[in-house]
Amino acid sequence: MPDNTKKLNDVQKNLSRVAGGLKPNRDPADKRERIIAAAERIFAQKGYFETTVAEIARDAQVAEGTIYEYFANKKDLLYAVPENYLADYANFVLDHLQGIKGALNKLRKIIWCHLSYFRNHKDFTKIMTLEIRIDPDYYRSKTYENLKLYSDLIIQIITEGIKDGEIGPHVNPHIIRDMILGTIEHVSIPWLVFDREIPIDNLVEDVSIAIFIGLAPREKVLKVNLNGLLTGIDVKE
Amino acid sequence: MPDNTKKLNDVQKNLSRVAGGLKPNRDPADKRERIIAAAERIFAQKGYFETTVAEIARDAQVAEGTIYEYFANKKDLLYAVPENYLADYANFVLDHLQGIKGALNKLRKIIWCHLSYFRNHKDFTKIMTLEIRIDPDYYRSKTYENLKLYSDLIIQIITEGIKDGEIGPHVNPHIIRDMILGTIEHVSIPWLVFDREIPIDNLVEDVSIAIFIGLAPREKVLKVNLNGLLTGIDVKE
Amino acid sequence: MPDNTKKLNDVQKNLSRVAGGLKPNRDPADKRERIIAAAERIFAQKGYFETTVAEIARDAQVAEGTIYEYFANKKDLLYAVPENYLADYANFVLDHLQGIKGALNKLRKIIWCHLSYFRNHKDFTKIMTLEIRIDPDYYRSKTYENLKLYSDLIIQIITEGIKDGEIGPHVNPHIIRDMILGTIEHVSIPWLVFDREIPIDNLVEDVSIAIFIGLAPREKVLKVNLNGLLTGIDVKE
Amino acid sequence: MPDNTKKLNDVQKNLSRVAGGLKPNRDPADKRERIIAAAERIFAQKGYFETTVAEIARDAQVAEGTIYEYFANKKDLLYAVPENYLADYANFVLDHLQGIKGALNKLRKIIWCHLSYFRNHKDFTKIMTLEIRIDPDYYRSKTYENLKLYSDLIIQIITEGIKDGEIGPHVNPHIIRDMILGTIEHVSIPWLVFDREIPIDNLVEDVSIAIFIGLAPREKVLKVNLNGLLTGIDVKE
DNA sequence: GATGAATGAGTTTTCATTCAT
DNA sequence: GATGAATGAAAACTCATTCAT
Repeated sequence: MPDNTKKLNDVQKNLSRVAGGLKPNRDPADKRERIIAAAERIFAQKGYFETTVAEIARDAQVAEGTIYEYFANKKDLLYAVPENYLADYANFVLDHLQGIKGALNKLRKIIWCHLSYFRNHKDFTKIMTLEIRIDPDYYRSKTYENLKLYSDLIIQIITEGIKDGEIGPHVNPHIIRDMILGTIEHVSIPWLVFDREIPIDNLVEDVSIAIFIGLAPREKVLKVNLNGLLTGIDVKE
Repeated sequence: MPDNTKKLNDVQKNLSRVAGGLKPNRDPADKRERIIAAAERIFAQKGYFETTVAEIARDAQVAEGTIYEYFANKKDLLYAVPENYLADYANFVLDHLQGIKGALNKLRKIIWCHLSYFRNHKDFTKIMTLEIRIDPDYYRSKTYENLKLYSDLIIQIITEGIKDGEIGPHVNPHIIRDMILGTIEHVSIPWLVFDREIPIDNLVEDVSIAIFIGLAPREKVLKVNLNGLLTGIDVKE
Repeated sequence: MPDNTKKLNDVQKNLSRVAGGLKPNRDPADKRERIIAAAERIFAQKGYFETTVAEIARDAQVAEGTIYEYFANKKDLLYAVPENYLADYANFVLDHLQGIKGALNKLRKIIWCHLSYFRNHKDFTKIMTLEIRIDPDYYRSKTYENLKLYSDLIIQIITEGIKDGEIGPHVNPHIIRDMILGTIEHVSIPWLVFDREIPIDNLVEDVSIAIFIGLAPREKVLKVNLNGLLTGIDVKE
Repeated sequence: MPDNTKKLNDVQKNLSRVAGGLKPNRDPADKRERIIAAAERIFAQKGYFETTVAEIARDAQVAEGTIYEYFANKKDLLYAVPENYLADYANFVLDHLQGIKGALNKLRKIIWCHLSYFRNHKDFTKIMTLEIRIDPDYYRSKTYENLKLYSDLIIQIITEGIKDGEIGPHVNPHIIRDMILGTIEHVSIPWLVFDREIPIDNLVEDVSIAIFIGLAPREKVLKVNLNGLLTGIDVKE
């Protein structure tokens, strides 16, 4: 087993562990879940600071005090929201990555997963992007560590691609990861803020092309098939 | 004068107008400026919601009421912080762009300007990235309009590059802009949060390469000089 | 059943409904009542605007926040003060009116009730006269509607008196009502402001005479033409 | 000269002194007058406590500090508003009373003066009725003393009427005065609050009749015993 | 006299959290 | 575990008044 594959497998194992912690379907009879679901809705809608615990309690149909049975304080409740999702997302990505060969193909799939999951879980995404990410505490939280596993997976795939010759050897994997995640995020913000619908499929294409071939004049050098998949590179004669 | 140059000039004219509004000397005797300076420091340090107006007043050495002589409310004060900077930054970029030819060279310079300005104005950057950008009101503010001019400048340069054949014709300029800004932002976040020092020069290189040539195996296709500038494209024999 | 009696009964029915809403025992253990009682005392003493919510809280021996559990804001608390009293007063008047025959006798009783209740509830009276009545919002409040029922009762009695021939036919019932209420109020103001004790019994007499026979020399006969203009005075034989 | 006439003259002399202090036409160039005029407008419109000194300054087109050159504080400014008016009103009444004979005719004229002046000076009336009268300080103020002179004039006229046999001998002049002023005030309040227009002429009639002959059936004869108790009613043949 | 920027004490109101039941 | 009434410590904002110019 080649070295890089082993490493990738390690990352995947960790991600799997996260995925394993997933409570797949929220039981609405479970108070804890009801509270988290309400928190997600309202935090996403009004922002952390402008949401009151009373509102969440009302929405969850529990007493205010009950919230403090399950969560030490308001911020803990905020951090509880992504927990389930991160496990679920890890699962989702690992599932979709199955059977895909090639670093670029995997990255393309990850871009699709990312945008697709965002689109289908706007409240979660809003909370991650607009509330949690701006909190310094986040970067010491377990949530961040779990997200780090995902980020490491991307880096592993890039490293694997470099080893396989599919990706240029002098590329800095961390920068590429930042490029992938940063681009997705930057593209996403307007529709997070304005609740716009976006055409995922076109976006995956555009983002993938941009990331894979950068600004290089494509028609001169790169062969791209109809699906936008890089199939080869030619001198445009 | 070619069409695209004219358009670029239009954008530059708008940016210049913003730059013209700059109050260059932040005179510490000027109360308004003292208040803004204090706000910048504390908002950056503790976040908007966890900063009290009293704290800012103390730091600015004015009475609490004085703040309300100059700003209608706390949020107005928040938005006053970037105002000066945006004008200053516009100036900075336009100055550095002088005499540079070629879309890629201009973009590289913009990446440098961006990272460099961020590094030298961390508090401003933190406030923009972590506080203002997540506020829906921002997207209707004058601050946003000013930043839009900058964003438009990037798009103009990309469009110009496409016209000149320096950039592939099928690239979506908006995505590229998102890629540039998103990558820079994503790269920046750790040192915004952890106050880490970073080697700008290496970063400009890495980011530029990532953006310009994407993941394509360079040694096979692209000729890049030592500065990372794309000088030609060959079939790697 | 004669028509006017029926109308009077209607008014009485409405007044009774108000009276039915009365919370008769102002249990001092009940926080809401304690707050209202404190508000009554302090609003009466210092006026609405010069009373602070903190003062009321202190006096009621509750936390400031507790007040906002029961009342939406300071003004709501002000309006809560007369609510109980109006119901109580309605009860009081209806009770005392029982068995009395004749419009003038009823009006005399009402004058007595009014002055007597005022004397026994000075704080309430001060708040009604000096605080609430000057607020335009009052005239759209439920408090006003309840008071209107009382005012209507007076008009009904006057109308009834006219029908029965006990009261002159060309009298304007609304003016008479204003005369009754206005006189009482004007007489009351000095002892509201200066906390003077007054001899209710003499006052009821004096006010009743003034209202019933005006300035006419008693035992004389007034000649009044159809327009109500005084045309002459005869010595009654 | 009869005794009562002498007393009346004394009262008139005092009132005249007040009237003499009148500054008859406000010079808009005079800052003091401009400030008072602005205060009158805004106090009437929004109430004392909800008016800010800054607003008055703006309306008067003077600096905030200038107000404190002329008035010790906000409340002093409030009390300055009626000062001019009371002198003017005293003048107005004394003028209109000239040549009128008979207590009832004089009272009727005073009722007319009162209502008429109120109608033509709504802002002043609002301030007197809704702001000043509820303030305990008022009853120790010079404003109150001046108004007292007016009130005394009414009592003098009533006393004179009793002496002349035009008014019943057992009437309490203070009560009658309260009846006159109270009725007018009670009638006025709705149009003060709602800015309604009212038909003064009809009102003077109605109020005069109500006050002069009370509830007695006109063209009937009231039998009243020495205590003023109504003992019977005769149809005047 | 006139100004208006500066003040800071004071007010209402909010809300996370607690705790007796 | 569950409740929700009670808390009281803030916090934003206001405004009468002052005073240096």
